[in-house]
Amino acid sequence: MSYSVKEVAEMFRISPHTVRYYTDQELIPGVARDHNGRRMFDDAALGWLRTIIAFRSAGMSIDMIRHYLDLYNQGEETIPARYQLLVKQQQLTRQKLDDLTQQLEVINEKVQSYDGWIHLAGSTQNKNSGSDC
Amino acid sequence: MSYSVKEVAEMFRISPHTVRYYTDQELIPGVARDHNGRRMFDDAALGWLRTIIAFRSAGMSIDMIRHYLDLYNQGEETIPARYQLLVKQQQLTRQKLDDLTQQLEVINEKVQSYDGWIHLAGSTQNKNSGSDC
DNA sequence: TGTTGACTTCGAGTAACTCGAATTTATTAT
DNA sequence: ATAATAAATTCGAGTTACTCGAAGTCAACA
Repeated sequence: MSYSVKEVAEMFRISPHTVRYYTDQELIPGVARDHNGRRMFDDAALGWLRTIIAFRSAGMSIDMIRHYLDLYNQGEETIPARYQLLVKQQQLTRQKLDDLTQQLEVINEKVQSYDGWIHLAGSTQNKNSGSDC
Repeated sequence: MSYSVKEVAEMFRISPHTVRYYTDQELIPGVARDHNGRRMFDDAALGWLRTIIAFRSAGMSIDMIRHYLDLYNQGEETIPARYQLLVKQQQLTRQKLDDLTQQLEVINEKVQSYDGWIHLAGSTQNKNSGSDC
């Protein structure tokens, strides 16, 4: 059995545009066309798409995914290289997480400063000495 | 005293290109030009730039920052609106943090699966039944 | 026969930079 | 005085991963 762009898009809850984009980027091996040029996805293609979506949601770039596919196609001797690639992505994601944690603190402070400002309006207290916007 | 693009860029460890970009986007009020058209940043401009960088690092979009500046320029009666804007950004950032935490787990699992694969090579054990790339 | 509806390709738009080229200007060295 | 260097300017294009819309093709149904 094979599936159309729309079916696949609904299956994975992504837009048909994105599905076409991934095939155009050659991220999904084995997507055939019917006699009208329409994309046909088989189960193997669905498996790859699932992986690609997982990788993307893990923050991996399209380029990195392409690289991973290249390695995969070169056989088992690239397993260590693929492992390295994943570890690298792991580090990148951890870094992002740390950054975002700090960012949340910055904004938390801002909000708190407004909290104080609003609830103590008219009071003489004013911790920030002027330059805080 | 006033500072050049390069000085400001070094002060905040961002590229001169980015500094010019922010002024072009009118994010920094009160950046004057000298008789040769060069940007001159005073202390107030530095204060704004510090705020802008904090907001950006908090994940706020340029558009949202522009909106915040507009509100600021309209005076104290916009304090509640500014507060709302910050709370909204706070929520957005929390959401991002949650997403990223999940993403990290996805990739952690992948790495672990490779870990097992590498260290148990040749063993009969194989948890994943084929379709895992 | 006509009208959906889904498919196709192609080209442009988005955000927030990032880069490079061409040009102008001020400072310094010879 | 002149030439080289460094930093500034503007402008336009490139980046990433989509996202959107237009124009055209095709099969199925009323």
